Amino acid sequence: MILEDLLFSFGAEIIHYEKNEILFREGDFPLYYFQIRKGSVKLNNYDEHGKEFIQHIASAGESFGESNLFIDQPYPVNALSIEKSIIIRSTKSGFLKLINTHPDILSNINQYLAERMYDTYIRLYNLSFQHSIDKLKLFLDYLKRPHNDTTLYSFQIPMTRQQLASLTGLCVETVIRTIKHMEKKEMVRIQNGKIFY
DNA sequence: TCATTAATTCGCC
DNA sequence: GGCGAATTAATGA
Repeated sequence: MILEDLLFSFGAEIIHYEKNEILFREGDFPLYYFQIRKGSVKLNNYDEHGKEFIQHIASAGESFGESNLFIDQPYPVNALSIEKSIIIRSTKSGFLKLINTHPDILSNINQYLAERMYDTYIRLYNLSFQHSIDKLKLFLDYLKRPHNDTTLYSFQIPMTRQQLASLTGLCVETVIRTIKHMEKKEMVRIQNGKIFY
């Protein structure tokens, strides 16, 4: 993430989005750098039947779409706000000018992209798992990793079963059945429908 | 508070 | 595992 004032001095602007607004579409040519001040944005695709696959959910403080500014390729994903959000948006030229005059920023971006790539490897490996229980367990581990407390049931999954399904490639019913099964095995706890891991 | 929409769950194939 | 319907939760007027 880049200091907001620095972005503003290179012409960035603030944009407010309501829930479910499209920031860009798959196939669009990348024109901006995006950074989230408040809210969250999902990067997704839809398969031929319209089933959603979520590649990533970016939250406050995170940037997205920046890797496409370094390559001459259209976006491979859609970006949609999943809640009311405030986004800092810089044009591609403003962003490139910024990193040219502030090369130190590049190492931050590098670090961030490296972390994202690390996540991508884990998620990709995860998708190859055969059984839904293994898929969900590894995915929950992945979610809990940044959480400082590793105690059992200390982490409330901050997303809906629908979202879990779209993130793991499973269908909602399978997520519901598997989570219940995991509860029987004392791998998770369910309280008021909320999942604790 | 009531109506609408989204999410969850259940029964069945 | 996935469809359709029933139930429940969330959202908004």
